[in-house]
Amino acid sequence: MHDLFESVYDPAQIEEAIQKHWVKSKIFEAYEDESKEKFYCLCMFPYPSGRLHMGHVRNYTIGDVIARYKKMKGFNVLQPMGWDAFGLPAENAAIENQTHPAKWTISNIEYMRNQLERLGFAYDWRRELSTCDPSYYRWEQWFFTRLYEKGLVYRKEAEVNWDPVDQTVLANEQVIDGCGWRSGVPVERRRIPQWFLKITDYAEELLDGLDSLEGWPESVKTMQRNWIGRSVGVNITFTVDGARDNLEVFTTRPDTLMGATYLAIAPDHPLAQEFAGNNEAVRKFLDDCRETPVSEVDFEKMEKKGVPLGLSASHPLTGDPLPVWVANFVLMSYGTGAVMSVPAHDQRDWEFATKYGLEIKQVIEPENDEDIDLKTQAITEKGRLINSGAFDGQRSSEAFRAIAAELKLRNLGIEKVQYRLRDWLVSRQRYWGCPIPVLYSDKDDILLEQGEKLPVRLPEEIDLDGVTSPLQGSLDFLKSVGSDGRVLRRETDTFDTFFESSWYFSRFCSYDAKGSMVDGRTSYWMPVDIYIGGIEHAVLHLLYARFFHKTMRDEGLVSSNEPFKKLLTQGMVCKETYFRKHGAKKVYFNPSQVETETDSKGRVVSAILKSDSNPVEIGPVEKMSKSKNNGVDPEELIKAYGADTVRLYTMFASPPEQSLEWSDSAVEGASRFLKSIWRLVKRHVDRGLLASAKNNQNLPTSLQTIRRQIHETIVKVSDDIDRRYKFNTAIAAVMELVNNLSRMKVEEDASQQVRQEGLEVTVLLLTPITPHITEVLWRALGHNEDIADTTWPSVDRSALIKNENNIVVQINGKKRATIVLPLDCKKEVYESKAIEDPNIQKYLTENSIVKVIVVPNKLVNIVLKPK
RNA sequence: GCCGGGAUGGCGAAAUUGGUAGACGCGCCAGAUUCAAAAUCUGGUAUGGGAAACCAUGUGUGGGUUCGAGUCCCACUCCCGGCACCA
Repeated sequence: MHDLFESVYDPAQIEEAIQKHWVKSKIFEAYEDESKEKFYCLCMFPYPSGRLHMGHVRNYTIGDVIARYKKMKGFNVLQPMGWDAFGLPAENAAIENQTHPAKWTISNIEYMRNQLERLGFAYDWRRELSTCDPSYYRWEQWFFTRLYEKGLVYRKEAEVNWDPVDQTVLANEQVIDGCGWRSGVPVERRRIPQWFLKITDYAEELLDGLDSLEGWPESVKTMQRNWIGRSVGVNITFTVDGARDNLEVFTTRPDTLMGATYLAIAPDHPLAQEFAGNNEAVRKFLDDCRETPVSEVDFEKMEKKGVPLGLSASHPLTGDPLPVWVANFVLMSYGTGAVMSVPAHDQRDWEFATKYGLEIKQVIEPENDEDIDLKTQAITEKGRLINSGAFDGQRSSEAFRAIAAELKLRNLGIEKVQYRLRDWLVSRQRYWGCPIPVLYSDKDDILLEQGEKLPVRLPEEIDLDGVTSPLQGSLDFLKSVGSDGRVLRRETDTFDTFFESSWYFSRFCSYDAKGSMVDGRTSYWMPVDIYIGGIEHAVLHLLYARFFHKTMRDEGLVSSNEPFKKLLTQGMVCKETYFRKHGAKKVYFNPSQVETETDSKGRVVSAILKSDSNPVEIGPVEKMSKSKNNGVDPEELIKAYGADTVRLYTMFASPPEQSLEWSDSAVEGASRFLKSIWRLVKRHVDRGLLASAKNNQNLPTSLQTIRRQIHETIVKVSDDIDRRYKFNTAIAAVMELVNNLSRMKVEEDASQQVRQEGLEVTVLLLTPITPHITEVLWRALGHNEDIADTTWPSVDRSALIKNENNIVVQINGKKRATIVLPLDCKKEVYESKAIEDPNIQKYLTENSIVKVIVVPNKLVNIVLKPK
């Protein structure tokens, strides 16, 4: 590999040779080793959509930098990669391109694996897995049967978006403005029986567990807490005249019970269904409600409407009659599907009551005597009770308990903890997913496939038309015969793809286990030490994965309580957009086809399309996407600059959690930096190699200063990679070091030795980020071992010692001078030296100083009397 | 609508615990090198004023706390992510 160090840096050549070397030396294969501390570094696996995009490159480079760093720090590192291979796009692509989802997916995987290899990621490829492989999904089918036996799985009717023309179920994504994306007609809600996992049984633990996740961003934990949505309240029973059953409502504000003026129930509440028959207006209302798509956004944005059901309930404490309404904003899936409405103290109830002329009765007055006009809004804050009979004068918190106790005494209410979290609906009416291993008899008895019968494989011969599920059309798949000779019908729904992504990280550890879902190796590697992926997964994927992991723990399959110790969420990759308007429609042009003109300060003033030289409009910077045609193809960049430059640029452009704005010229800059290091090492080596400096003995001050910079850079870069995950500032620090090393005058051996040390440190610090070029430079600097296998440089503490500091002198908080002082001097010295400074003197008049604030080794602030 | 996040030069960004705003890079300007260009090297570059020293202003908007605020508090604007069938 020494022969790769030629006079000109040629990334294509060296990267290929070094990648081959890594494969041959099996350097990234991970084995369990109890004598070493393990580190499991994982990035969210990709959906094989066809080609790698910049978001992937960024995600996987972040992971690779951390994995390689940890390896150099002596950890036993596992970094695997696989494919989240089931999903809707494969079915769409299959219809569009007249191919099979499996074929399309597998060829995408082949292509994208090559692209990943070309980027030089340190994966243990032996562990590669694909979720559409029966040897993978058989275990989730098996696990589903285990959960069924434990009572954590059930079948229940649930609503789906139904396209009445195509006669098919639509994903939320396929509903555009309330209409089917192909048919264009309004979708309907339809109830069909589906499978659920009882995630709500784990709600408490999922909530409490967040407190132990110290390595997770607070924002993600807050989102999960809000999603789980624990609230404490009371289930109150109202009797309804003429109805079979009592009406139960859940409320978090029993203190406002005396202000309830009506009840509202969900359109699909049994009581509404029961009484709709003899009421034309109610029937029509329920029909209208079926036209809102099932997504929460549509639900929240719709106009709040209702109709009186014509029934009267009686207040549990006063016996007063309360009208029962059906309202479209009440959710059947939360609480009991019915609410008591207190318009004086709930804003939504207030709006509803105002709209329909219902009574508004105030029962709480604010404690701080705030003047809120009930004619304009509700009083939602807690306070003191009024108009509440025996409860008058109590505070909300006291009244909560008193009223709950009174209801309990009358057997009309019980305290209850309610979660917003709903059970996980895992059924999908699609082909390209893992078959749910269930059979039904002609009487709809449920039988689960077991043992030898698993996996239930997806049939390969299918007919995809985008309308009916191909599984329903496949007679061989549908029909089965039970052990007793009964003819059975197979479940045609497949699992939600979040099912596969909820446990793949455990399977990576036991990737080749034949007889079980996972084995003891998983206990060695789990939990994942750092998990890196998009912020868009903050709730769903990350909550399902935590839940699934806990169910696996309770089955004795894994030993940790949480799957991901640390979470790093990365931002999006963005790029400017260019377009022309054709009427209302915008036609976007890829930035590579556009030429911009700048003014004398480099400001972009106009843009033209290269092909016709006519102007195009400049749009905002947006997430790279097909629809905005602003994607940059990683493959072309790698061809032009090499993987190291692409890796360096994506790490340098912005910190991982922020969005990254792509700039082609800044990529050029990254490439320039690597070339300049190459040249510097060349120049250095040509002078003749000497052993690197080891300490400050016999070195002149100028070289001691350089050694201090070298070791300060090690401190800075280690902290940035290990603790802060700020690779951009780590790179900036290395750039500064390289700038200093290339400017230093090397005449005698001592400085050549210091520069040798500096260059070795530079190359080591850059290795996690640009591992190919550093492998070559490491050998050029006189080493024979692989740099990827070398240890991270250690800090010479004695080189860091400083004798003086620059101290800022402020007047009234504004910087007016800097002075140089020895370390840790007395407060009086700071004061007198600051006041002596000529720049400060001119601001001072007799007795003008009020006080002086000294921040040791940093700053002096002189506070003057106001004039 | 609800939940979470963001806003700093021409641009990407830095400022880690309330203590020098703009490190590092891109772009731009000037110079060196060159027959010329590319590449490379050197210097400059927040805005306004000034020959300079320096002065004033400046971190989305409006208020506040503090000796001192990009950082903390209150109110708002715009942008982004998620909202349970995209992954």
